[in-house]
Amino acid sequence: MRREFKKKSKVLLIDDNYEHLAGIRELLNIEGTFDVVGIATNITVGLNLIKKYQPDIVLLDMNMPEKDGLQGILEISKLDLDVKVLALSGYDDADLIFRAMKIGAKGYVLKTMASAQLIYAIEEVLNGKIYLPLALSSRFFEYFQQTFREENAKQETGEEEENLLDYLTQREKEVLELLTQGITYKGVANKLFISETTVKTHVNNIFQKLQVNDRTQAVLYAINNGFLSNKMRISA
Amino acid sequence: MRREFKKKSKVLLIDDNYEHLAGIRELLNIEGTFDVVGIATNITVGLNLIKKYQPDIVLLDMNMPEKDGLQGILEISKLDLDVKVLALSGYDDADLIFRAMKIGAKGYVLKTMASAQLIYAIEEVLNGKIYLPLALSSRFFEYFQQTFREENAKQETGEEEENLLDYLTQREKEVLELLTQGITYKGVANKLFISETTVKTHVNNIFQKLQVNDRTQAVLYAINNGFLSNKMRISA
DNA sequence: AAAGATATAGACCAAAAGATTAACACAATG
DNA sequence: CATTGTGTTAATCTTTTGGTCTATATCTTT
Repeated sequence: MRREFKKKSKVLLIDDNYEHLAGIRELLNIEGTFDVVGIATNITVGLNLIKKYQPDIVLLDMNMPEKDGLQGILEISKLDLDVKVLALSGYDDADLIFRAMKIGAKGYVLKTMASAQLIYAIEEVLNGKIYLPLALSSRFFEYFQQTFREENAKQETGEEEENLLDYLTQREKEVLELLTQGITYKGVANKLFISETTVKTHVNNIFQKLQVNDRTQAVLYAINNGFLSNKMRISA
Repeated sequence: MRREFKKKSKVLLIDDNYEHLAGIRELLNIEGTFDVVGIATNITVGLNLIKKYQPDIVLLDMNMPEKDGLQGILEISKLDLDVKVLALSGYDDADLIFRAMKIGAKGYVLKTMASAQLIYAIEEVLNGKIYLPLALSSRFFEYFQQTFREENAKQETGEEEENLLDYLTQREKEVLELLTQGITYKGVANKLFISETTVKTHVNNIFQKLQVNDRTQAVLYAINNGFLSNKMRISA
């Protein structure tokens, strides 16, 4: 079988530090399997280059003046091209790492890391993987767990701590459900095929059980206690 | 300087598969730096052993009948001892990894991984670090980003899409802020030292600007558009 | 100086919300 | 079987809310 020419991956660099920029370009050129199709010292220029050259991967410095790296990631992904972003940073700022990964960075490496690790990271990302060096993923997870600690604490004690919503009857929950959509009593009455006054009675009972005095407070209680829209919730 | 005796770390194993349990115990005994203080084939027994022996670390199988591993982690952390949990699993189920890490597991390793890696993971965790093998952290991050993708999509277009809240004047925001607490017009009037009719005027303007017809809807709009309680929100 | 936006507030009316009381059904309990 | 309790239904009455219109004072911008 004839050996195929491996197509070089197109890489684009964005870093406000030109020294560093040139250094990486040199490194990647020497490595030989990459084709640095463009370099930019700010995001605006970088975005244009991305549109022009459609690189496979962008190495994006996180710590830049004016537009910061996070904004850059968002804008790159808004281009809706198949460009992977590998974040570069001088510091292992957990919050920055967390947010970068959250908005879709495919990896995050420190500038202080060995060239070999950078190369490896780029390759992993190009292969569709997500790469965070152990040191950074460790930082990430600390931050991640800390972010959820409070929520977890609630969850842990959540079994003992009474959720007033549990005291509502089925019918009352139905009514509350509709209230949380900003529907009037009349509207609720129509939806449930009962009279408006009946709805009021239910609502009054709801108020008492939730220990609130009006619908706004009831709706707030419902939302804050897992009645709806629990995206990131853990049920155990 | 005299060499001190290194105190062996106390390890406790919980796994419903006795074969595997014995295997790990053997491995750790051979290694020599660990002291396996107890083994259990279910969580209930395991919890008692933890209370009794106060191990430094617990290797906890995630895939167990009756109580699953996640529940186990929660219950262990509820003991409020300084016990680190290293999750063990036969599969690299992204959801399981995500949830385990979220509720505080200090690490997650696959049973299929080499012994050396298990030893290393245990040591890292004992040293206060959080350890996820590259393969698993990769899975984790895929899941993590997927979880946020929807939210990100909103965020990305969030700049163009107008947030009606921006049209509110400062005073109107103050009023809305109070409305979201379920305070009556009279109450708002008192808090802001203005007349009740003025509050009504503001509220009316708010309704028009937010394109809603009543306070409940206004409050819901406010909450859904970043007016308050944005725990896990990313601002960019 | 004029125009525009903002904060203030009164009057009036209609609609909705909230409090109180009560009837009916049904299940559990003594 | 009577009783007690709970849940659903509903009417009446009072308070709050919301709509509309008008109006004044202040402040900024043109």
